[in-house]
Amino acid sequence: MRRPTIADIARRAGVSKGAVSYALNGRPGVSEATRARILAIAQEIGWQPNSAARALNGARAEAVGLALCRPARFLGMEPFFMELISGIESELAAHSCALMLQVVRDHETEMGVYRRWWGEGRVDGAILVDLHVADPRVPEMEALGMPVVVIGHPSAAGSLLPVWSDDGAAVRETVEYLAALGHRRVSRVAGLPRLVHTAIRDRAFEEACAALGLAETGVVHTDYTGEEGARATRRLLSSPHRPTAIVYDNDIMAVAGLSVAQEMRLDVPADLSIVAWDDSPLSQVVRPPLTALGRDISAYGAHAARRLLALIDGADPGPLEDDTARLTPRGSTAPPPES
Amino acid sequence: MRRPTIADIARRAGVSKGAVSYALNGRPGVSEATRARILAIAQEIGWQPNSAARALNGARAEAVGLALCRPARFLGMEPFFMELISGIESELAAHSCALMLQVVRDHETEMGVYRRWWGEGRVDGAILVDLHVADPRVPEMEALGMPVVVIGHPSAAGSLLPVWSDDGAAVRETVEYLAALGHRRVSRVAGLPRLVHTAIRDRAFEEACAALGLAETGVVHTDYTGEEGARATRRLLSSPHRPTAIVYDNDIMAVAGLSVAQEMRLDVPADLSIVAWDDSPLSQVVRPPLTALGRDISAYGAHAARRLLALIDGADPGPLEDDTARLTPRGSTAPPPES
DNA sequence: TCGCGGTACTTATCCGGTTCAGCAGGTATT
DNA sequence: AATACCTGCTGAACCGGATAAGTACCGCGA
Repeated sequence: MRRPTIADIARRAGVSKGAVSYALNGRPGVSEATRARILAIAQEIGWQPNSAARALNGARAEAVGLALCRPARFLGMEPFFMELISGIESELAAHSCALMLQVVRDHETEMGVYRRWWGEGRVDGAILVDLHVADPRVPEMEALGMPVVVIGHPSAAGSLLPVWSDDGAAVRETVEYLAALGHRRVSRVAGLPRLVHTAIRDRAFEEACAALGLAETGVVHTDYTGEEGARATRRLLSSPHRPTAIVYDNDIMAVAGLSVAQEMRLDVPADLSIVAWDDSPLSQVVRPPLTALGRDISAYGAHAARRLLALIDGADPGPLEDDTARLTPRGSTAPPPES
Repeated sequence: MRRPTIADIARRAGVSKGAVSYALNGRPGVSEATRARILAIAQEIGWQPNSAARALNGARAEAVGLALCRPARFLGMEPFFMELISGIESELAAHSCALMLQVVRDHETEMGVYRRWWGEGRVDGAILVDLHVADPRVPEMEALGMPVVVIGHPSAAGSLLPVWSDDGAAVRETVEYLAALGHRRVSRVAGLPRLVHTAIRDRAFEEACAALGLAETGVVHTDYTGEEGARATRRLLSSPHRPTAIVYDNDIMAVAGLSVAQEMRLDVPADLSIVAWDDSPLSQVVRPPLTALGRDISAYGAHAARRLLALIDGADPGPLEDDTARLTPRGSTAPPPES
């Protein structure tokens, strides 16, 4: 049995397709009596608008795109992305807007997907994440003319609308906190070096250490996995002047680092202080619970989605600086051991 | 500047729209010379097919739907879902098929979303998860006539295509392993009682305990969160005949349970053995690393997606029983304390 | 030299909506 | 009484493709 169309409704109501269209869209042009009759018939035969036909007339796709250029397995491992996505979802859901999600291999494929989605009218806008230094996607997106919100620092977002949070300030707060505890040798286990926010954190870390006269005992870059976090930790803790504190770029690596420290018979926090970036339940559940830089990632995603929806609506929302991550001291940080 | 259409191409090439359509779709009806000319022009003016127009003629949406009825925050916390989604993605990506994702409040909204997506021709099929006992979604989906793969036991999938794994066997293996270690008092911290797979695990657990003559020291149902996992553990460990082993329905709760045990000055595994269901990196990263029931969830998702794509293609793939979860013994299980 | 068949198109229609011009018929205005 | 102006509707074009049916032309065999 075919899906009912407005032509079916028109036939049963004894009016024209046009009248049905006016009635169903709450537009003037039909009497209230006729409108009610048409709505009743539509209800009765279970009519559903066909978005394809609507889109053909320039209507919205009522969906926004997110193409993620990370190995698929990262998704399952990084709480950050799932929280971000769930935050985006929560905002979109309130506007009956769907999320088109695709995991892609590389940036080239990613742009191909965006080009196709936009070209085919399947999405009304997109969210760009994981900004690289001198990211080629930015000028390409600008050329496409699609509404785009960039999750990342304005300095790298070109003319696209940025939503970001001040990682530099968070790094400074952390380093100052560790310095106040008495630490003088602080290391950092960072994420992918090509990502803009890694560069920003690296730089802020370096500057904060210099300002406070701390010895920078090494920044190690990783791919965010627990394995590389463990390896980096092992390397840092094996060096002759090993750090008394390590700041990790995500909680997965911090937890892995904690395990390595314990494996090396170092007491956390007595011998080594650990700070995690991203405060998922994971950080609170290990022993000792981790001092972490937390913020509401879900809200972050929601804000980005709201900005995008405004942009799609033709508004001109300004860039948004979201909350800076806040340090929550827990059991993994303490003054360094006397030496 | 308007997006180019086949009419623009036709005008520039000096042929009709029909000829352009044939050329662009690689169908016979135009000479190779004309085809090449048309393709060149299409390339030059940056033509992209408009999916709406295609869909109007009954073409595929090239997307499948997944409406998740869980609080948004769960997504970020449960590694299972993200791995499942990334697995689904990996299979879909290979077929240039997108995933329409929406987090919904309740099953009613969920069905509304599916009805709309299907009615509006935005998806070609859907994946149903978190099957409930006597789930109303199954008959509704059957009535809709949309291609659907159910991730869950065939007994609850009606005429929809099930993809499942034998949780009962995994429970039996686990209980037998614990019994072989010498445990006689085994508990279970389970998930939501209304979920079909919880019921199946509950029953298998009960039967296995009975068969091996173990004392069942309680099954506690939770909502899968770390908090409830911790609370359930505290309750079980506070009872007079406390269990010497606990099997958890996910790793989040197992890790939370581990913390509670340590907080109560119980040594894991000397005083208490812990088994986690779902073997995410989390299980391996805590001290001691958790004995876990693991399987390739990503592959599970990929298999479901492949089944769905086959279904959409009009094939009639049979139900798929995926690998049973396998027990990986690690440091959290040992013989029970003497006494 | 006729007809047959194939090639290479064109034309027209359809998909399911939106939208605009037009047109009755009634009411208010002058 | 003629005019203007609503209201409530109709009919048709239109969006951008796919596709069935029709046609012009060519080569070829009989």
